[in-house]
Amino acid sequence: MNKKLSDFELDVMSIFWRVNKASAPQVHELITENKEVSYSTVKTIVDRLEQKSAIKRESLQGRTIFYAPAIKQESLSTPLLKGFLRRLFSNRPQQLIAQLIENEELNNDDIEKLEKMLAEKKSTQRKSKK
Amino acid sequence: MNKKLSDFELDVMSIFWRVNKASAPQVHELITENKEVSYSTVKTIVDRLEQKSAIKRESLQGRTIFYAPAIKQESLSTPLLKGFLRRLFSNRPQQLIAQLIENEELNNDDIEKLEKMLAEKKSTQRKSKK
DNA sequence: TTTTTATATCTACAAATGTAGATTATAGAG
DNA sequence: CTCTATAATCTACATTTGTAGATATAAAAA
Repeated sequence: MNKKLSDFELDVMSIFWRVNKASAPQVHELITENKEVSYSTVKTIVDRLEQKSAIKRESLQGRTIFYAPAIKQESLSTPLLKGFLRRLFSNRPQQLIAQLIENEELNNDDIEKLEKMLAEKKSTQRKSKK
Repeated sequence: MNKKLSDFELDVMSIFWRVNKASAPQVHELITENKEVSYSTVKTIVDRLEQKSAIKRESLQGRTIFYAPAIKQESLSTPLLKGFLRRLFSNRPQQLIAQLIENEELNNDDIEKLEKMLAEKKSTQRKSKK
């Protein structure tokens, strides 16, 4: 992958990550559930994502092109999370996590998984004298 | 505050949030610890932040202008976190938190605070049958 | 086979962004 | 009081981004 992706491009990527394979008309359909944009606009973004090698042509049906992600979500989210944490949370992961716990939905399974991870981290750190 | 802030603008805001009050030369000094940009460039960003009412003139020393944040970090981070979560974590806070726990540093105090918050959330949800 | 319609392709453009040189002005040094 | 260095102001520009109309074209419908 070459370059940074814009917000709109990431919106479209998030659709590809969700449905895995989609044509531009389908992406348009999904996008317009949230905001009204013309087909042309969406297709331009899809083209740019292909240019940037974030998606690739996967198959054809008639002359309709189906695309699929060419990069994994984590390969973008991991570096971007660093920047986000720095710019908006002064590099304090604790603050960011706290805000998520307060404002976002977590079911009990999620919570228990996270509790396990925290406990694990604590003991690891004790061992390594962190 | 009027408009969205760009990445570079957020970089500069993060400095203001950290030091609270700074002149353009000082911001330049701090920014160049990480990347080389000319004073002009930094001053342009500072001007744009003032235009966008994200910072305001706070005092003068000679003809040096000191600026201070005009918006709180949370007032930006809260809405931006929503978008970030949606675009890069498919709206799954659990994933985002997990990644932070795995990759970022948390001291034991942080961890214990978070554990408390999680426990609290779990019991609240039990009560409200979530 | 002709018509219609759905897609793709092409072109365009204003606004935002990252970047910085040139110019002006003034506070502080001497 | 004059000079100088530093900071502000002004101007500029290539690139990216969001946005979409116009046009071509092929598949599907009639």
